[in-house]
Amino acid sequence: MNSLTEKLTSIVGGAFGACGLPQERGFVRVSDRPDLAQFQCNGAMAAAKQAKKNPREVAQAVVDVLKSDKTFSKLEIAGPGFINLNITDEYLAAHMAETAKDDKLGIATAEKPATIILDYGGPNVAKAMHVGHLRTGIIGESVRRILRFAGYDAKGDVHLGDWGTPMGMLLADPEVYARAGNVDLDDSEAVRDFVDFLGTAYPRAAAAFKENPEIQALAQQKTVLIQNREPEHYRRWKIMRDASVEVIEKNFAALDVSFDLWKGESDVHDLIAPMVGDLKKKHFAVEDDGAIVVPVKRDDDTKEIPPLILYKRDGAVMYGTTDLATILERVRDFGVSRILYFVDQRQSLHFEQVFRAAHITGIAPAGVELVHAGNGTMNGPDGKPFKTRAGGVMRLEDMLAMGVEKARARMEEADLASDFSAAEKEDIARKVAIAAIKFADLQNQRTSDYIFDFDRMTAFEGKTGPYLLYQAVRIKSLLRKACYEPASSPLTIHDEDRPLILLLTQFPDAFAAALNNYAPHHLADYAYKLAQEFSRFYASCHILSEANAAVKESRLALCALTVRTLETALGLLGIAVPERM
RNA sequence: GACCCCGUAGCUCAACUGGAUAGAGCAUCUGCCUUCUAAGCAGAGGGUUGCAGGUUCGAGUCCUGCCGGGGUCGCCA
Repeated sequence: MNSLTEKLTSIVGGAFGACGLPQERGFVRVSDRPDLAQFQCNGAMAAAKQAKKNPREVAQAVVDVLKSDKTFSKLEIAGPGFINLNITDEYLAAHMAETAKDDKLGIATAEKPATIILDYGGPNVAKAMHVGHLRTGIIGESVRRILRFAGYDAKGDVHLGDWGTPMGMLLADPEVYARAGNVDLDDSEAVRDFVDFLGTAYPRAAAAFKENPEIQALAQQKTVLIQNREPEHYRRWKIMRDASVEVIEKNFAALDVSFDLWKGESDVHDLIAPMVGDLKKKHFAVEDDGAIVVPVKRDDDTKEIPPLILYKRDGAVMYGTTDLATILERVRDFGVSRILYFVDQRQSLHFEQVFRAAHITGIAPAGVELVHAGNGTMNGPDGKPFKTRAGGVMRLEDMLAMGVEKARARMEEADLASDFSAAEKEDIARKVAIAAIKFADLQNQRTSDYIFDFDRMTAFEGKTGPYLLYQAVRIKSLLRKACYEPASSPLTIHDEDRPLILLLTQFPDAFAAALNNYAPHHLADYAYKLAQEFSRFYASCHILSEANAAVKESRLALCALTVRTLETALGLLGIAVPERM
């Protein structure tokens, strides 16, 4: 089915066409002046400019055509040529009936259900997971759900950073080398200890790498040994990797961030030699200053684009190499038509290089779209990016644990949970904490940097995840008390109901904005507005005590549709709603 | 030095192909729990959208310059 604004756009576009004007000027959207009208069309002004006519006359001509259409209860021309529109309650009720029957609430399914791989999370197995890893995981998870809902075959790949210099840096440290030799991977306690140890060892190793040329050389040598699968180094690498992955899995699982593929850089290693050989044969890859590179610069570049390095002078591969080989693998094994990279914006030059190399060489055929859906940096209170080395960056699991604890305390304080089982309390506290953390992140634009503030990320009041859960839970509770059974009678619309109903019709528009821009914050914003509008409605209309049976029934149906929409929107953000809280 | 991003209320953030009176939350202040969950609702104050020009019927949004902040720029990821 089409969304309400799509339907109206089609009608108004037809009227533009009937007046000999371009149909696409009939674009209808929700009015930004709800005091004046429900919807607006601004196309008359643009069309008039094009046709060199008076905009108000153009608007009048369009309105004259629309007058015969029974959809509208009001048609007005305002200001320089805005067309203001209201629709009849009958039309609105019919649209809502159609929406309620649709199991996707009016959201269309993609015509070509192509395969899309999303690259998010991307933790480096050598480093501890901290709050800086939140954004990519949370955003990627949400976009994957959005794409799935739109009908695509969307797969999330964690794409572990496990084949680069950081692992060599760790093994250059004698203590790490020794301990990595004997970790019992079946002992989860030992695995945890070991990964904690690696978390503290990495900053040391990184500092030594930077300051001491000998250690740097050693680390690079060890990196080559790992990549060449020298038994002693490869065995230790494998242990570090497996131990780290176990902890990473737990971290993501705790946040309801999931992946269809748990691949890493190392998985494509065997593709690299043949790939580079082939590229050399075709003269895409050349030797340059001892390294093997793919030149990617173009004549029209306004900035310097360095070549993509496939093999360093010392024979080691870099992440550009594994990224290119990964594209090769995804095209070959999955037939992807699009790959989305949810990675820090600061790596945009790297992706520019990789994407160019992939297209120049044909590794990504012409139809394959490569997109760096970059996210902003999570900054500290000083406005500067978190640094792993600076220390003091909160660990992911600590933050979640503190959030859960806060939610538990809130429940006790409100004395709401006294009759809940311990298991349910725990489940609710976890859902509340996740909602708080995820919503705090997802309400921001994907691309903008933002300042990490623990108190704000775990706040439960105002524009927060728990507020959204709370509204949904209130509706669920209300429907339980009313013993509501879905019926098919149309809504009876009064003034108190209309703002909420009109907002419900906008769900597909918010979804489309999120889908087209890989931008969950549009859905986050919508969900918040919906919760807020419901809360207003809830405060002004007492439903259970409503005397008029038809009105009561209609409002219960409205509540049911609201909670369905809210829960769907939250689900698309990766946020689960409890039954009560 | 080159290139990219950002600058909106005291703070943190929104603002849909350029649209009408720039919106939320937090914080501050005032009301509202003997009716469906007060993690709530209603209301108040708070703005020269960094500065200066330009494009146009119309600019937070597009263009130019400047100021301020951040980032990136061949062998880390």
